[in-house]
Amino acid sequence: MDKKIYELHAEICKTLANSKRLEIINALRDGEKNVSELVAIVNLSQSNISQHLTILRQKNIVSTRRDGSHIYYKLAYPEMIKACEIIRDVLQKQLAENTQLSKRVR
Amino acid sequence: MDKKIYELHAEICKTLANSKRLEIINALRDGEKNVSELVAIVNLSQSNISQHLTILRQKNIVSTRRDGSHIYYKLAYPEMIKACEIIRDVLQKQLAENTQLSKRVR
DNA sequence: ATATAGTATTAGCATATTCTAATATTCAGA
DNA sequence: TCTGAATATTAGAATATGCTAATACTATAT
Repeated sequence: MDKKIYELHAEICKTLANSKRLEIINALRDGEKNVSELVAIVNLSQSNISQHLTILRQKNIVSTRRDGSHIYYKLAYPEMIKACEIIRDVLQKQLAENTQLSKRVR
Repeated sequence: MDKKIYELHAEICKTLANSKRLEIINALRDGEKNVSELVAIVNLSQSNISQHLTILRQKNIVSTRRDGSHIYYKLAYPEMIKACEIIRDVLQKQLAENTQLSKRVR
């Protein structure tokens, strides 16, 4: 069933479809970080960051390692960064051509 | 404001975060197709396909051209396919390693 | 054993998304 | 100008998502 692949693919995209989670992913570009560090970088409550991290871990976008009372998160598949970069490039092109930002931003 | 970029990026991912829209995008890989053709490929009502196409057009993922009473859709940025492929590759890796599909599928 | 820092979980409201059903619009040909 | 095929739009119910507030868990140090 090919449909299943599209659904799993959509699940991954859904996981990426949140600006805070994208910030987290970007913060993990060049190596692991613990929750406190991420809270400091992304401007969200500890609770909410933790929720986002749980989602990212469940979808196997990040993986974790415990060090004492700190838990370090890292990208499970660093090549995901490349996918993000392509989308960013498209975004830059869109913005450059644009013309009417308003529609996309809604 | 860097935040804005993350939000726009998330908007694009949100647009990609639907299995039907991914099917549509995939159907447009090697060239434009009109709505009827897409209805035949993706298994959805005409109305619903049209709604998805509207979303894809609003987010500037596809562009359109009219030919008589037919409207042809194509990818506005074909490099988007590359981003999809990377995500698919990651998905394949996840499935290969997996271990427990259940969590991701939920 | 207790306190504290670090992290996770839960409940619940507010908002967003998806699909179906019904209807509207647009174009080409008779 | 009427008809039918192609496409778009709307409304509304069902479901999903994100955030806050409150609370719980876990490891370390005292």
